[in-house]
Amino acid sequence: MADTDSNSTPERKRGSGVKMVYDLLRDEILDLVLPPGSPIDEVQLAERFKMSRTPIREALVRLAGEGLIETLPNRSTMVSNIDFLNLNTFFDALVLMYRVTTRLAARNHRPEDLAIIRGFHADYAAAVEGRNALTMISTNAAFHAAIAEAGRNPYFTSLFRRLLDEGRRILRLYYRSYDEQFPQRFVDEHAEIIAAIEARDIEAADRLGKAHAEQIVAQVQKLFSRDVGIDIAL
Amino acid sequence: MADTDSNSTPERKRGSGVKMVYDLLRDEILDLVLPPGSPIDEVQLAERFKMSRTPIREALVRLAGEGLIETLPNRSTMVSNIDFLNLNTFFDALVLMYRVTTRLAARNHRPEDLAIIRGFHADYAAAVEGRNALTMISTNAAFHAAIAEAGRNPYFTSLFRRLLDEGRRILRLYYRSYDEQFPQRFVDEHAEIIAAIEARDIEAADRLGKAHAEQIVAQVQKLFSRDVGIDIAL
DNA sequence: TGCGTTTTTCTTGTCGACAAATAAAATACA
DNA sequence: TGTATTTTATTTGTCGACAAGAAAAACGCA
Repeated sequence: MADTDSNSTPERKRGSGVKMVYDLLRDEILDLVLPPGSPIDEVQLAERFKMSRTPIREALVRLAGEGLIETLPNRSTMVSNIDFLNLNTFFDALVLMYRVTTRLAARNHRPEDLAIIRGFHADYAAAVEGRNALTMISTNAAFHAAIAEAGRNPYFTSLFRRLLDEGRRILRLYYRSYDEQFPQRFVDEHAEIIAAIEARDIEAADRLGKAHAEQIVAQVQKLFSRDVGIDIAL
Repeated sequence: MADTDSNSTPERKRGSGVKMVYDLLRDEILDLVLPPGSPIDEVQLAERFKMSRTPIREALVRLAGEGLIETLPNRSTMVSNIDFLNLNTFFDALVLMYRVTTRLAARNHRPEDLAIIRGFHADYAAAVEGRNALTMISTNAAFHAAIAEAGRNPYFTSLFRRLLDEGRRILRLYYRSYDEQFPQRFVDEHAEIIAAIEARDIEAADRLGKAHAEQIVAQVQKLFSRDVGIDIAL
């Protein structure tokens, strides 16, 4: 409300508005700041970001393309629901992509990839150390996305990124209050995976990727089955 | 140019413009009516479809999201190139998705799915019979997309659709003049695949899907290696 | 009061116009 | 004549306004 710069300052680079809105909304959706079902109002966003509805709209179209929001024609737009009834299809895809991307990384990575991967590994370890659930979740996703990049298959990478995004939402759901459960074990497994990739041991990478994925799936399923009645309400 | 209805007739339903432009451009891109590198001019499209640039733009944003067009910031928009140097990553992903989707279809299909699949199978057989390359290509893609749908994993389905789209462009490139080469063999293999799915024989479906995919990949690679110097120019 | 109809409200979809950014063309200068 | 610089042209990105569509609210009538 406080108009500090009085004489209309659209001091913002030309193409940057869309990206800014897109990135911010995306993060808010994945971190459940905007939980599933939250209404997305274009006018409100336009006011919030002090721009016209046009760039807002473009960001929303992109988010819709990735399935993060859903648009009712002529009516409202809202954050996509998490499909709990078909979680198994998500897990199936996730496990397969963990395997494939880790496997390909062992085969195709270059030295500089390892540095990046190790960087995210360190970030993740620090987050576990610091018991910061939100950071754990996002750095874990970044770690595995980096491995996928090293595998150099953009088709797999893009699907995997989408799955990791959805995984961020699901994990965020469970690690709201129980923020101490992301175990040291995962850190160790990450280290093993890095070692297999570096050694270019494809079969080991495959095996470790699969085991790691199933670890995570099992944990989520455990949490899920524990409090179905509660969280299904979301 | 001929303005048949003189008094401004925007006789077109509200949300339909975007879908119409999107569908049409998509088909033109996949059938190489718009070959890779073709410039996409918003104003021109707006005139062609007699609508404002806004809905055109939305359609383009969607197409860009699927990687079918590429946008140079503040400058031009053009149809995405086919990455011939990394065709192997495409083939890797394609083979895996053929396998996975066929496998899942054997496990998860419902009776009504088979009817749909058989419908596309018939369309494809008719196209082979009629030596219609363009129809062969698109019905083949539709056939496998239907199998993927029967597998009921939306993550795999969406990636597979994207791969089949890209495959349409690549095949279209080779079946411009040699329109008699899509063999009867593929029709027979399709029939075998349907049988395995119906029998819910998961391993057979996997095996047949893989073999079928590798068939196609081998054929494309053969064509590709034959006239690299020519088509690489595209 | 209960229910069908009309009115209002609210959000989205579309439009035409303008401004910024970049490439291409024209110009100046050595 | 060749190169640096200015000017023009073209295309995109953004804006504010208006109209359509659908739900909610108000209304009328039995």
